[in-house]
Amino acid sequence: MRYRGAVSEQGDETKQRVMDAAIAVFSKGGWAGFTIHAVAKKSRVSLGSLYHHFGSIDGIAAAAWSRSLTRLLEALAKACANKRSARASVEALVLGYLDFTERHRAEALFIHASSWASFMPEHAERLGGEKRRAFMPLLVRFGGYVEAGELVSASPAMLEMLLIGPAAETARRWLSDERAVDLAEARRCLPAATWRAVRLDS
Amino acid sequence: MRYRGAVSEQGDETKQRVMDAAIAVFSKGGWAGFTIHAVAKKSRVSLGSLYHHFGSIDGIAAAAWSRSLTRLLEALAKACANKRSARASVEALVLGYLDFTERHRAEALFIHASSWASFMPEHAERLGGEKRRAFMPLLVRFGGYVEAGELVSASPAMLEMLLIGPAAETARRWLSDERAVDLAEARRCLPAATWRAVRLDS
DNA sequence: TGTACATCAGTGAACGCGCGTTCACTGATGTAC
DNA sequence: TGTACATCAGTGAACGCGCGTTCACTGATGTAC
Repeated sequence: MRYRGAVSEQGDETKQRVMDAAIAVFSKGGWAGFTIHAVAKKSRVSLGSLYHHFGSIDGIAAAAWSRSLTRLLEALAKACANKRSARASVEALVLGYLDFTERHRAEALFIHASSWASFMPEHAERLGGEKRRAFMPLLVRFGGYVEAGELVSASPAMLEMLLIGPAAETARRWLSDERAVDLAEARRCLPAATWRAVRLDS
Repeated sequence: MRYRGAVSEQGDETKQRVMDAAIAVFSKGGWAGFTIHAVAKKSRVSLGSLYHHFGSIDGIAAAAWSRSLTRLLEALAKACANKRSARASVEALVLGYLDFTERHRAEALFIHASSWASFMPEHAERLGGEKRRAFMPLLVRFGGYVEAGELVSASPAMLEMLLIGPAAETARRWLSDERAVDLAEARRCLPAATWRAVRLDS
């Protein structure tokens, strides 16, 4: 009954290996080096097999982007889980973002670098939905704090800008040049600063 | 004595027109549509002339990026000029960032989308220097507020993350989807929130 | 003044490489009956 | 049990288009003397 199931284990393992290779290829050579031939070579999967699983080079990039973003959002949700106060949640979120960036450099890089990549428009609707789904737990948590009067009253989107803005900007800077910003200083400085920006009842 | 001068007026006008065309081409079709043939067609400048002035397609992109970033930084410096207090400067900076994004959408888009473009590595040293020069006035101003004990003590880079992080993230979101974030709400919300994050003496 | 020369802006047909993609194929595994 | 068939994963040589780039050229403007 292999082919009645959603995805065969063999095929899935291949897909994972291809996404890993895609992220590694980009990490090494940027968009200029990101070709389907390079991904095929790195992953040791044939060109035909790549097209069998992903349909196109953009399909590979979209899949790698989607998996990376899901992992980031899951890491953030996990970092906030079990936090009792709004402040602890906010600070854990910021630290979680910085930690993911440093611990999974290549994936974080791929997330940020894909913002205006050519694959985004054609996969926008599907990718947008996946992002929204993975983002739900965080939305619920911080939305709850807003309703409880612990965070400034703002739309979910605006709250997100305040919460991840400084951390995301720091990550971007660090990803493009590790010497440009000190992550250790960011860990000391950003959680408290972000909290000051979003808390209610000063 | 035309050719003894730094740049002829005729040549400079052509270069400006090419940069305008490059930004317009990207704004319309993203990186997928950004080819030297498209820029030649849009600017009505021949391929040979493009190579005469810019050397390569990456040279065109780098020049357009540099000009756009300089304009942004000049707009921010102008927005802060004449502000008397640290708070007024911070809020003007944030509003200035949002205003530039909305008023010069295509240029703002080009700035953000170029972060990991293929032309960045090879032009990094020169572009980095130009960015630093245009950034100086802001560095001096806000560095002065830090020394005066009006803003939190942090490195210039970290202060920059706090000052432009939320506004930059908002801009990015709006540039990729205008419905995703409300710029009017951002104008109401972000200046005060950014001020809360960076002020000293709560 | 005229002649020769230098420099720069600009032209566009042509080239050739690299890229994404195709396609006819094999092999493995499972179903139908 | 055997035979025929279906589905999926995987292969890699080959193709052809589009892209960045080249190059021999013209024209305009200014200098040298």
